[in-house]
Amino acid sequence: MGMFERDQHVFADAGPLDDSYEPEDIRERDDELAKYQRALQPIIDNRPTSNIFLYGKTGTGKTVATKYMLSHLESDAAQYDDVDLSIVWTSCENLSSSYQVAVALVNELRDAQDADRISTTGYSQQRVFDLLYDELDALGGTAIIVLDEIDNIGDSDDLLYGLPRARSNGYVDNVQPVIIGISNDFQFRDSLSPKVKDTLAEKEILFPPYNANQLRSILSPRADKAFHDGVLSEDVVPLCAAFAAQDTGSARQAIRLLREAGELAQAEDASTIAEDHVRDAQDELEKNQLYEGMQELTPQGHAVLCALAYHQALGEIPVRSRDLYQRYTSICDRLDADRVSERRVRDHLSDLNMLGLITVYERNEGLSAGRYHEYELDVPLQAVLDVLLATSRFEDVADHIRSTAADQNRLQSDFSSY
DNA sequence: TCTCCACTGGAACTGGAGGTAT
DNA sequence: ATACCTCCAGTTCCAGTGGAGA
Repeated sequence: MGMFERDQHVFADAGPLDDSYEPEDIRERDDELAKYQRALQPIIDNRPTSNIFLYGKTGTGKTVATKYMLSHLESDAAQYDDVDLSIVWTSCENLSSSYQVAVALVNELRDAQDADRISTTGYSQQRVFDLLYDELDALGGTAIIVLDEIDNIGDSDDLLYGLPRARSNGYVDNVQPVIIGISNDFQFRDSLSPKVKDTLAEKEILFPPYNANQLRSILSPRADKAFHDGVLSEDVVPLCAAFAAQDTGSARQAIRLLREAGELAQAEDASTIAEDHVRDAQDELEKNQLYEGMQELTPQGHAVLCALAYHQALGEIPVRSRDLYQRYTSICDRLDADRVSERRVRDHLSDLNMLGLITVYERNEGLSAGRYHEYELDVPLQAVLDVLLATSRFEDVADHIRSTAADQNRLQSDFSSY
């Protein structure tokens, strides 16, 4: 018996539960799709087309709706000789500026013999924009430029200013660029500079979070395909839907939950997927997200987290920033590492807060003690130590903290009790 | 109502690591 | 060799904050 036997007694085909799966029909988004279609119609009619922006939290169907609409648009456009359409798709997930997005677009358009790709630094911004305009102009016709997760570029919005005006400014002659921006952040629009806002002349489509009923209707057909008959007990899909609806209203979350529940059931050789698998899956996914967040911190981020873990181990919590800073500096000294300013440590603390790793309390004792913050861990100390122990530099300190905590009986490894 | 404590967080700047171009 | 590009973590400076006590 091998360690890795093939075991498919739960999953028939996990594909429909994959992030990249494209369903052949989109559920619960009829109004949005209708609006989307109206917005794209001018392309077929050879009329000027507005830029389109989709707003909605993650997992509300923006990307999948766009893939769906564009594949229809593409095949329909092919039937008209006078419609010349090209589509370029860029995910801005790891791109934090207009510059980087422009580089990515150029590389995307130069369909990537490695030799042609341009590097991500070194050129001036205008240079990269010029290269981009050249590539677009070479395409001709209508060029749809999809910028997924465009909110990542923050307020570096030069590209959104430049692209829509490229034609009227004479940078391109043959091409009509149409931007489809997809944003997870409703506020992104407000953060754009005023000059960008009125050049974009955009059509907006809002994707609200799904409720439990909608999520159920999205999950059901996927579940039917993904699992063998009779494997799924009937409350599982509603439960996944309910959890996800309560939390974020994200279809992605609901689908992941369902998939993870299936994997847990399969791993323990269960013949059916039951409610408990969903609950366990929920815990598991939350845990993974926190671990990932902690692992991706910079060394200084780890050091700050480490200092807070020490306070937690000693029971000195919540701790105000100046005391935490003391501990932080002594840890840095012990590690023979650079220490950063107090101001910078506060930035790290607010990063940790964003990741949901710590809790911040605002205190104000007025005239006697002024205004300050206090911090404590929002995840089990054991989880933090696990990550630090696996981070070579912090191994020893983390071990010391662990034994301190053990002495004081403050270690509690049970995640779900939090 | 006013004052004032002691931090908070915005903003402008820096220096070094990536890179291109001449 | 030199000049110049972007990005990033970091620094320095300081106006702003809001409740307790006068």
